[in-house]
Amino acid sequence: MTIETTAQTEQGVTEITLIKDAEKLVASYPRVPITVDCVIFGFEENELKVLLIRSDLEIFKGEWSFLGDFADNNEELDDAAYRVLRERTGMDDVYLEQVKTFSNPRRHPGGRVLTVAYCSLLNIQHHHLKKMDNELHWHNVNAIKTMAFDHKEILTECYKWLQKRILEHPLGFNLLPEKFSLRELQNLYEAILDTKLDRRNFRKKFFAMDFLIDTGEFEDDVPHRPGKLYQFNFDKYEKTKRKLTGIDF
Amino acid sequence: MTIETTAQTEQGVTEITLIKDAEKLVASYPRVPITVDCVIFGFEENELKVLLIRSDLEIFKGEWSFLGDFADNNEELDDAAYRVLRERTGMDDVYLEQVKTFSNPRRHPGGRVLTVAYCSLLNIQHHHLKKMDNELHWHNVNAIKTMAFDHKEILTECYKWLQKRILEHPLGFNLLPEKFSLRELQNLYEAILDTKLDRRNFRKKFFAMDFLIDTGEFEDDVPHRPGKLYQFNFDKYEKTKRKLTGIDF
DNA sequence: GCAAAAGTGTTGTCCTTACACCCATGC
DNA sequence: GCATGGGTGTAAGGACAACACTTTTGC
Repeated sequence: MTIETTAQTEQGVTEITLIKDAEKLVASYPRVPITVDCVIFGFEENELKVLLIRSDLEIFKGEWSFLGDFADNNEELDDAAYRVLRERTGMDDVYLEQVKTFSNPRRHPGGRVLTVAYCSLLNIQHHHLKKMDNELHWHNVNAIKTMAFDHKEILTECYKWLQKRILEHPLGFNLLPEKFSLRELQNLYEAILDTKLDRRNFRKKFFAMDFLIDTGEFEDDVPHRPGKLYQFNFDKYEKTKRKLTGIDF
Repeated sequence: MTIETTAQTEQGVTEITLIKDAEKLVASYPRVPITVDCVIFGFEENELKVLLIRSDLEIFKGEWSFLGDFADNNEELDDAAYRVLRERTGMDDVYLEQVKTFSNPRRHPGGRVLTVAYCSLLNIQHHHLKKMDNELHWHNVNAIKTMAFDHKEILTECYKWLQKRILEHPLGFNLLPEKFSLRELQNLYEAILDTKLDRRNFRKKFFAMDFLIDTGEFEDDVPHRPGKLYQFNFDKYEKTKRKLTGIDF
């Protein structure tokens, strides 16, 4: 070992009594129920949506909550989040990322339950909900005033995460159809960032990045000049994505 | 409620059986021991350090690990992290932020234990370790090759977090003495980002931000021309910090 | 006086922003 | 032909990167 230490090793060193039985140690720890909650964002009709179900707890009657479930024994939390998504929506192959763990001991009326929030983004058009148990539905993010548990707080955190993330990472493309117009792309950014962007500069920016493939196709069924349809070049992005740079606070 | 839904409410709605006894529900969930691990970064002798102790598990004899402990009953995890820091180092009033939850079921040899990593940064000079149980010491981050549990992976994640965070947030000032020279500040950034920066541009950048207070004092005991000492204007920063802007991936 | 680091400005390039007009389509 | 949004260029200002010499101090 070449580990360097900066304090004196001569003093203050007490003999460590090594623990032989790790299982016994772990058995002595308090245990807590763990759940995962999936905060699934979608985009439709120029609005950012999130997928919710009615809470099935009587105390939260009528309130909405995220898709969630407890983590099984020996189940990694990432796996649990994917499982919940699959079981509740029938969807697979979506982006999913751990955002934050919520541990307020009074967040669940049934006693202490820790939850880990996962964010996911998916294309509403390409994922028709196969199951609608508990009134599973897309809700306009901006219209949500109250939720069951501490889910409103979780939503706020996840929404902030999304706003930040989409500026650094092209997550937005997961929310759009495979082929999309630049107007749709801009609407998506405007909806998520809750702002207006200059159309010309937005186009310049994205063309300069050079991750858009011109399909040669055009929009259809629009009551005005149809826009060109593009695809996102995921491969090229993966190869050339760059590190954040610049001190900026 | 003005919540808008985008799918049909007429079909697919099954009657929900509401759960009356939330406590009984929670009691049926599997339970998992939870720990917090404190990844405490410091800066000394132009090197980024991290605070480690010897693992007290025999199976990890000789390996290093973070300061950690299980979360008490009804203890919020943030509080647990602060508690661990206080109990093990006697330190208080430091920055602490939740980074990520690690849930590999085999990460602990005594069975499944979930851990939540918290990052903290502190000034080695101003926090002399009052307790040195288990050979508590500062280690050069770059020299650490192996660790107990999955702590090397946790370190990697937290180091990446730190690199990203310090570009957006002036965390670095927590690692420096109250009064510091621009050279020390630059050394800190170079150590954390593992890169070389142009001295003139670095100075320009920080002066332009206008968060530095000129103390009028100078370095002492240096074998060359002494540099001016500055303080960081935390108040001004808090008032004027701005949002991230610009699509950039 | 020499070594070592502090301190300082300019220039070119690139990115960002602001802004206005013509074009293609459906009706 | 008119309403609607698609598509385009330019100029000014600001940020960033590259770069070299003089100053101050300890020894």
